[in-house]
Amino acid sequence: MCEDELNCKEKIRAIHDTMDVLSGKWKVSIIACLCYQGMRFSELLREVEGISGRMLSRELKDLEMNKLIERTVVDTKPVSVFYKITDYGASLKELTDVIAEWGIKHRALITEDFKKVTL
Amino acid sequence: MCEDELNCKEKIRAIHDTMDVLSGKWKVSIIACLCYQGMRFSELLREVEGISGRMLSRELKDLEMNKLIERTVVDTKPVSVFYKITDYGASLKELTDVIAEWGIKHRALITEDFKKVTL
DNA sequence: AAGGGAGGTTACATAAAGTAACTTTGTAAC
DNA sequence: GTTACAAAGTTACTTTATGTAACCTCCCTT
Repeated sequence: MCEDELNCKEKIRAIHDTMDVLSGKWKVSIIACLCYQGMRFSELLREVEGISGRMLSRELKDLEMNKLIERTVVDTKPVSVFYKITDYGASLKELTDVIAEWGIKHRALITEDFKKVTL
Repeated sequence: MCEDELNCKEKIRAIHDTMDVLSGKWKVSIIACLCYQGMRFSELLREVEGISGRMLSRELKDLEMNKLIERTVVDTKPVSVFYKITDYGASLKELTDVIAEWGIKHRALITEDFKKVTL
């Protein structure tokens, strides 16, 4: 089960399995966000910049179906809807960390190149 | 720069930065594959199961533009085209490993659940 | 009673991905 | 010498995903 034993095709299959669950532009961000803390629909809408209500609604449904997040209707007046990560969803935290780390390095590089070109 | 200092919005921005480079269903798989060894177009077509020539061609162009892979035309008869990972592209190996590892665990879980339901 | 926030849904438009057929260069088989 | 087939794509067309904007219901505040 050690990663080194994986051959190329097995690894690609495993990647597809993950990607099927995390398909689309937004799911990794939503998971990452809910790993910080559970929050409501409208809070997610503000936190995940650029997503529309329509897409957030769909992505949350998908994630819930895959048992990565939990949806709770809270009986306030008016009702609010609380989303939180499940234990299973939290197993994706390392994945979100690694993706975010690379993004930070990449942005640093791009910005540097940009300086080189424009200065 | 330590990951723990990242707040939610910063992390989500970093994730988007990575995802912009790795957008689409196939790029992570192609990178993972080329991390094993460089190979030709037709070999990739066989290795990355399910991808069409049209998509492979596009994805390879994108990856080349982002300097994650290198394309070399080899002067054989007839010519062959060799793709290999760059050093920069290889910095994504950890990311592909983490994604693949989760996929393996996920498949194991799904298969188990399936047994529970059908037995 | 008018306006606004929460949590969506619907209808419509555009962008991305998939399918299938076709191209060009060359090589091997009949 | 003419099918036939592989490599490395490209083109035209279809389907799916995503984005935009407007709308809905419920309740609360002014």
